[in-house]
Amino acid sequence: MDFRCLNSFAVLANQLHFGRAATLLHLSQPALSKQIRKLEEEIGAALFRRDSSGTTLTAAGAVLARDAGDLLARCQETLSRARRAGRGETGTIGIGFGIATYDLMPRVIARFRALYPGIQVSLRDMPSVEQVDALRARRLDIGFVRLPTPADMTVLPVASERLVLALPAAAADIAGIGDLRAMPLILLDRRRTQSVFDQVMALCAAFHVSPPIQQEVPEFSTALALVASGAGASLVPRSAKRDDLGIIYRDIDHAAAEWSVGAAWRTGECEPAVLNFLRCLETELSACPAGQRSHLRGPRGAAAPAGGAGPTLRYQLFSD
Amino acid sequence: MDFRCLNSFAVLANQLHFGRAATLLHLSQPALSKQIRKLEEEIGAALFRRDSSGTTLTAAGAVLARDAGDLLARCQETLSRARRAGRGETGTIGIGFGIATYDLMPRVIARFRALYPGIQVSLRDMPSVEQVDALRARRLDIGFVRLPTPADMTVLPVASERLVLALPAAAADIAGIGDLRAMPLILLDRRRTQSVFDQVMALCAAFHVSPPIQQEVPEFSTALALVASGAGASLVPRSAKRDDLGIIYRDIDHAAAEWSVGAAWRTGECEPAVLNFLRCLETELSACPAGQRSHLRGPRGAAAPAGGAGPTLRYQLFSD
DNA sequence: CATGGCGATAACCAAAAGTGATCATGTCGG
DNA sequence: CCGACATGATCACTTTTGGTTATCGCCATG
Repeated sequence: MDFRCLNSFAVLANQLHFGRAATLLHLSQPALSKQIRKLEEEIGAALFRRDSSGTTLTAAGAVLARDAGDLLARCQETLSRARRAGRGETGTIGIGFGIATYDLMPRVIARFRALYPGIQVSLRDMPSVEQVDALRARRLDIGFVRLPTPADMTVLPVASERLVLALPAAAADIAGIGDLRAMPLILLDRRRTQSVFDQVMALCAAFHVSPPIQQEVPEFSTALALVASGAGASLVPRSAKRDDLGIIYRDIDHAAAEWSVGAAWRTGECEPAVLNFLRCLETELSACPAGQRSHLRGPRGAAAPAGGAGPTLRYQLFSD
Repeated sequence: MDFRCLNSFAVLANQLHFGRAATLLHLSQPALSKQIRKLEEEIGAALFRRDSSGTTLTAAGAVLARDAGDLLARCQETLSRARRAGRGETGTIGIGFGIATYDLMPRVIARFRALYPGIQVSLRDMPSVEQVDALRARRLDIGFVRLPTPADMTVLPVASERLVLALPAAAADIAGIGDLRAMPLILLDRRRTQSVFDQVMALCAAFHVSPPIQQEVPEFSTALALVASGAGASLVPRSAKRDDLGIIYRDIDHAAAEWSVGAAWRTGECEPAVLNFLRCLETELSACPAGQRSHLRGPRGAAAPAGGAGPTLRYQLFSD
């Protein structure tokens, strides 16, 4: 059964006049006659009585007319629901975030929620590596992860700042990582932030030192408290610095001493809801003047278009 | 939106495999691809993700898949309801009956109700002339009326019997209508049985008498009671005769002294429910041996096919 | 590196649906 | 009573659609 025919039938059932109904349907009268005839054949009974005195519904026609409106309405409803979902106005979006949540992310999510109230935002706290797995398995759509990311993800760098060396007041003689020697390093929980751990290890190796890992803590503030207590040194992003603990900070003269976070998604993503979110993120980023963010220098040359994936996203935003 | 495409979509959404789904749908894989593509264009978004790793639903596809099954089911329901109505298995049938209800009619209706429990039978008691009007206005579908009927009705004679002259015991000298002279005639209520009244008048005119109308009564039994009391004569069908009142009955030697009843319907009727009823009536009539019914001699040459109206009804049943 | 599975694409063909012209019939006004 | 009009059916024809087979490109796998 064709919905077109059914609609024509409904109009004709209202008009009870082939000519008028055909005009309303932007159709010629023979075409409408044919459609109705087809429907009648499908049902196996006449739907209209074509008398000299006019066109009237038969009993079967009346039954169908009663149902047709409802059916057509449901059809439209189904269609428009699918369309809304297709425009990314309804649905669910899974967003992951790691330990380092910058203020940008909540702002973006608030903006997205306001713009697309029909999308259920599912926020999940998980380490970068897990996020990448979850993205691959479609348990997540967007991940706020530490950079760099594997090649099958496209990434939009969101923030980046230098790592600084935090030293107890008693260790003022240490000028940089190269001087750490036996000074224990207090780092974040390895299971949660494998990539930071690896990065720090690589950094130490670059300076030809391999300090012992003293403790793995859940947050930077805890690490700094331990540093203040003299338990060891730590590497923290510049923004985590606290001036009230008597800690000594040293800049690190090495390109890899960069703490970068980006939004990652499956390369080639085409779920409209996800694209909408990215658009949202993009505008939020451009609304936030670059000067207020840490300078961006993405490890993998910042966000490349990655095979022209997102059709409408302009990655050039970050060329400044 | 095409129902066909939607169904293909539903199957593909289950199978998640174009080739298999196409086989199930008895069409080739490119055809299915085309159908899905058409649907996707209509919705304005991809419904499936065609990865190297397989075919999966997009968010929009999942939304549509959830609704599609329901919509298709409703569509089938609507269709089959219309089909049932088209076969005359559901709906309403209006049946009229006059003062002369023969036992055949209840039997036919009982049979019809048993055979088509989905049809609501609306029985209405009304005089023949009103029945004919109601039939024309479609307020009635079948009328059990006195014959003859107007030309735009087709009729199936159901019963016919001779009228007899009923005389008070004191009027034994009257041999027939021609002798009535001033003897009052007790007839049925004219408003209810105009045609009988007219017939009797015509009969009197044929015998060159015009007896006064003494009383118009609601039923034959009342008329006979009045005859027995000596109030006048009456004309009643032979079956209405009562032997316990001392009434004298005289046969009437005239062709028009016939009391005929038939089922009438609009010539050219094509409502399946009505045709089903007529079929029912037909079988009931043939089940009842002709001998048990009064001999048929319909005033208008019995039931003529009347323009080949009822396609499957065999009017020849009454050719005996 | 050849192979096989899977969906897209191309070329082609048949069926369907649309169109304008015309017909048949019944109504109505003169 | 007759011609004009209205209405839906029918016809001949064109365009569109949907379907088929053959083939391609891609990727995973042995």
